[in-house]
Amino acid sequence: MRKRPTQTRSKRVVDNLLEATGHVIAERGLDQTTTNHIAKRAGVSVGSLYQYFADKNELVEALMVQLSREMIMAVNARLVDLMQQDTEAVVRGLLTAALMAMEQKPRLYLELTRSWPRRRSLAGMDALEEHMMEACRRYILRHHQRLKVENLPAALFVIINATLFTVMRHLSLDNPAISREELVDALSAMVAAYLEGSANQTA
Amino acid sequence: MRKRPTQTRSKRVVDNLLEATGHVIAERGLDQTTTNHIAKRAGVSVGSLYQYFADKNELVEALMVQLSREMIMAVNARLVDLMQQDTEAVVRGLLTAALMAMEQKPRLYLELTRSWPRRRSLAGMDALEEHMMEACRRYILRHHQRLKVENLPAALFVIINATLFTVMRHLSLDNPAISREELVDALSAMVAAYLEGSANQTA
Amino acid sequence: MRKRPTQTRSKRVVDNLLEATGHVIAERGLDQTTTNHIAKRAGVSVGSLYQYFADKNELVEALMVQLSREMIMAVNARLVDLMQQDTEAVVRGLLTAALMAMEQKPRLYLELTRSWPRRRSLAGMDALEEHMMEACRRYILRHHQRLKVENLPAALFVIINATLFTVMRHLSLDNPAISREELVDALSAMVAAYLEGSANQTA
Amino acid sequence: MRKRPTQTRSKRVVDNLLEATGHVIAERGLDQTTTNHIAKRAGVSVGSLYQYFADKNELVEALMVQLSREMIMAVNARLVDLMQQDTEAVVRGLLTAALMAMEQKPRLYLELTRSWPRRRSLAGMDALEEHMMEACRRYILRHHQRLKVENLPAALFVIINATLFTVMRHLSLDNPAISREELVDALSAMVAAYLEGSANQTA
DNA sequence: CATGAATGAGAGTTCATTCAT
DNA sequence: TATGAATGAACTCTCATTCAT
Repeated sequence: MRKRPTQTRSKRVVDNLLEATGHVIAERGLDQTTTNHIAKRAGVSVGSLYQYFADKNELVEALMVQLSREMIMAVNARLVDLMQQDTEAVVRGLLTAALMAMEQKPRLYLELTRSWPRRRSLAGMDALEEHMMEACRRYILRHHQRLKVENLPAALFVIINATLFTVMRHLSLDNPAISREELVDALSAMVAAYLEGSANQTA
Repeated sequence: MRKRPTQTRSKRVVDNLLEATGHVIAERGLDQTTTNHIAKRAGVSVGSLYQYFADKNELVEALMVQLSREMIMAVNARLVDLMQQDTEAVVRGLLTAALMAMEQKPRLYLELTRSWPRRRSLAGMDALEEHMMEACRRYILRHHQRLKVENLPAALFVIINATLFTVMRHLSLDNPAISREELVDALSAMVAAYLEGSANQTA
Repeated sequence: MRKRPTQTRSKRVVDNLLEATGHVIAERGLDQTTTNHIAKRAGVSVGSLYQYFADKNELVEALMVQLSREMIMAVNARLVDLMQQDTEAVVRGLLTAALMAMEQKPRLYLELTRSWPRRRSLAGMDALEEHMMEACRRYILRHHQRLKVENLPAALFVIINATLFTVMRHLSLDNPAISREELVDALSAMVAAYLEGSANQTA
Repeated sequence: MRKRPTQTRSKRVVDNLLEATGHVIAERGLDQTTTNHIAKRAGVSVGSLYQYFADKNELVEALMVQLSREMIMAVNARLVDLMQQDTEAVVRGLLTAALMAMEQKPRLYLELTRSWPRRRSLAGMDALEEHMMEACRRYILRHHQRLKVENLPAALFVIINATLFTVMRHLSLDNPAISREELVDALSAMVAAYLEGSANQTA
């Protein structure tokens, strides 16, 4: 980002642009989204867009950072309660929180998800991943007596990616074979079995 | 595809084009891949490209179909032996087979993976997914006494997507936090725990 | 034309090509007609097409020559009878003959007419024009006592072009304001008035 | 047209583009005229061309509308005086006006004329035709006592098309057999004989 | 700072024509 | 001679980015 928008006005323009970016992507898909569309939707000139964002990519990434922040907050809000509960409840809780956040702007998340892996940088999505990984790590360490995980980094990598991507894949399907509830149930069961079943194996 | 390449020459050109497509995508990424790049790399003219493929998209899809066929064959070759073994061995075996197939052309798979969810049609990748799902289903049904799965469709969806996407995500990382072996170990353990742990839970 | 198709086979190929050209133009319009379409329709290879015609243009012109020959013959067949009759009957007879010839292949004439003036060379159409002019000239000279034309070349030019182009314009309209009969009536009346009225004026 | 060129600058660019279009068509013929040629000639980028015109076709049509407006104005300027005069003078006057307008840009009119019937839309040329038809209609109705026309629509169709196309045909010839004056004389005589001779016939 | 007209490289695609087989 | 796969220059149109106002 070229500037720190400290002033009120700049802040408003940046917010408009981010919101416009979200809307246009949701409406037309990332590939059909042009900087001119975004500027028009935001009620600003293209020139202004380039005043605040070095290029189109930076704008999209800023949006993704914003979205991931929202997701992180949505997850955080649930986290305190969940830390006490059993594995399945935790996974279910986190997934539900994430899915609910996404369903505020389903088309936007769908389109971003579709073009996500293509982007070199995953922008804020790294942060989200990192954040959820950290939450997981804390949970596992706190319950280390019950959950014996042999290779913690590997387990975290697998759990986070498996859940996030499976959810996104489900989100991107037009006619998913299973419902959202079935998805959450199955994922929670799998992760719980993994973490608690591992304990059984070592025991 | 406009023509069935029955003759030797046509076949060779089509093969050249598919191979060139793979190389160029691997080198430049799908977005930076142009039909002219592909034609030049294949040692043919753009015109020839359009003699065999109606448009750029059809060419890319043909490549994906080819790759998924290779993957399916790689998986099939292992399948007979694996059907007898325990869950972890099966998952490990399939993942290893898939990963080995992918590591022949790692950059290509990486780039295709990155642009995958953006494509409306997943071309042959559907077939791959379907094929692996079918293999899983057969395995679970054959061992239904040991593996009690409550919601088979949901379990299949979660297992297939979780493993495939986690593998692809790992593939797409420049400096993955965990090694390939750790990835396979963790995924196999998770799926095994899920399928066998479920049995324990109901028991 | 590259070759004189004296042999039976060559003649047949050339005829096929000309007929194919007519069909394809009638079906797709001249602009959408490609040499490959024509060759395929004729059941020959493009290469053969270029064996007999130097380029696409020459092929189209050969077709126009053929068509104009047909038109000339259609006109000639009527000419002997008409030479005796009055001006209006002559014009009406010639126009009817021409229109009937055109209505054998209405779409072809329509499309050719539409793209006619664009072509540098009018190919056989010159011949048709010349032929009709000649017929007119003979008629006028034969009836020179009744028809006193001041400037014969100018009169011929105007009569021929006015009738031919007005007919073609009518042919090219999707919903002409007047019927074919009304068109022929009006044109005949106009030419007759011109030729005979001139006589009256000088008289 | 994408934008209304209200501002001075836009107006100038649009005018440049239209003028350039005219020049390039006059120089190269419509078929050999490309958007890049036009843009270069206009001293703007192709991008600018597409800022003001949705596509090449729209640009050409805008030019034709402009030309037809000029022609209509040229005709109108003469119309008031002519309404009082006899048929031959009217036709002569209108044709002269039209020819003089065309001879400002003879090559342009020639090329446009050549490609005219091919275009599905005749753009402003319909308006011109309509306008001249209307002028004719008014003249005939005003002088209905002298000019008894049996089928007014047919007469109008024939008169307008015969004169316009014959003039254009003459314009398109490299070495016309008759001079411009001879052409105007003959056409005027023909139309006058038609309109006034008809009266004689019925009388 | 804001504007938005202007830019122009580059994309996908077509098709008249050639020439090795 | 016949073939038709191969050619590649040329076309229309897009859009991220710039810069004069």
